[in-house]
Amino acid sequence: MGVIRKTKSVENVLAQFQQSQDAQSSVSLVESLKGQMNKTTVYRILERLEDDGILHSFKGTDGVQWYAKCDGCDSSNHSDLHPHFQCNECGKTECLELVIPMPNIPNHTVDEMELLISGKCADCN
Amino acid sequence: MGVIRKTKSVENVLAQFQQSQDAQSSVSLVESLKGQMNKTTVYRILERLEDDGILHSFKGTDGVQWYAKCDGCDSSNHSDLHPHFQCNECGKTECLELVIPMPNIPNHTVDEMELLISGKCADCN
DNA sequence: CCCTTAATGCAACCGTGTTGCGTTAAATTT
DNA sequence: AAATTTAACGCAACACGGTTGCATTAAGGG
Repeated sequence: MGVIRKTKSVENVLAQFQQSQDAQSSVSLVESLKGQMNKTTVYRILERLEDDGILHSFKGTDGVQWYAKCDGCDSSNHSDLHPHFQCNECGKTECLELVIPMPNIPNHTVDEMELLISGKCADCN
Repeated sequence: MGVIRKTKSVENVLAQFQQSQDAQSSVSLVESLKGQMNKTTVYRILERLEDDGILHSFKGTDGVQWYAKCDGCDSSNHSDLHPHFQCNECGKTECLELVIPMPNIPNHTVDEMELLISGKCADCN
């Protein structure tokens, strides 16, 4: 439960997530918000929003960070266990409402799990 | 089936994978091979070995590229469908001999799938 | 309205990875 | 075995996502 001030910049970042449920890369967000704020600010706001459970993030196929709205998460309770899908054609990246079973690995402790699926999305098929 | 020349550098890179089955990051390989070859050469050899199906690669939790020996793969037939495990304590990164079922996503075509699990390895438990 | 301090802008930096190009050395030909 | 071809290499400079330090601005509580 970070102390997040409702600045104009934060509102502008959040506005980017209002339009669609799709994930957005930090690169595209920096680009979209160019003129409205500094790139450092974008990165810092994304970090805060993630800490607060408003967004969650993952790495795309290219290693770039992607962000998406959390659905029913807060700072103390994250349920990001769903996989993500990235389209190789158009780049559309989405959260999949799929429950993937946590595999049991002998002698190992599993903290996190990230499943990234790539291929062609519905629009590109 | 790339045309790979058996240079001393290639042998030196491959020697790094002889010792253990664990995956190795490009960063650690560049470090280990410092003095033996240029970092550009390391990256280029890794790329070629992957193209030839001798190694396969994936991104670690930090976004760095990791490489591991392929088990029964060649350039025309890759079976990298196994998940990878990265230890948050010691960094040990390994291939898991687990078959993960390809999920069926309506209207989507799945090309690749990468499951990265992080936690504590057997040694750190 | 004042004060504290979170938030911001800017510039410089960091780390992984890539590119261009001249040189070296495998492998192929003669 | 010498000549030839061209993959492979070394080096330097670059690309790019992301971070850091620090001075300045502004949110919001009293």
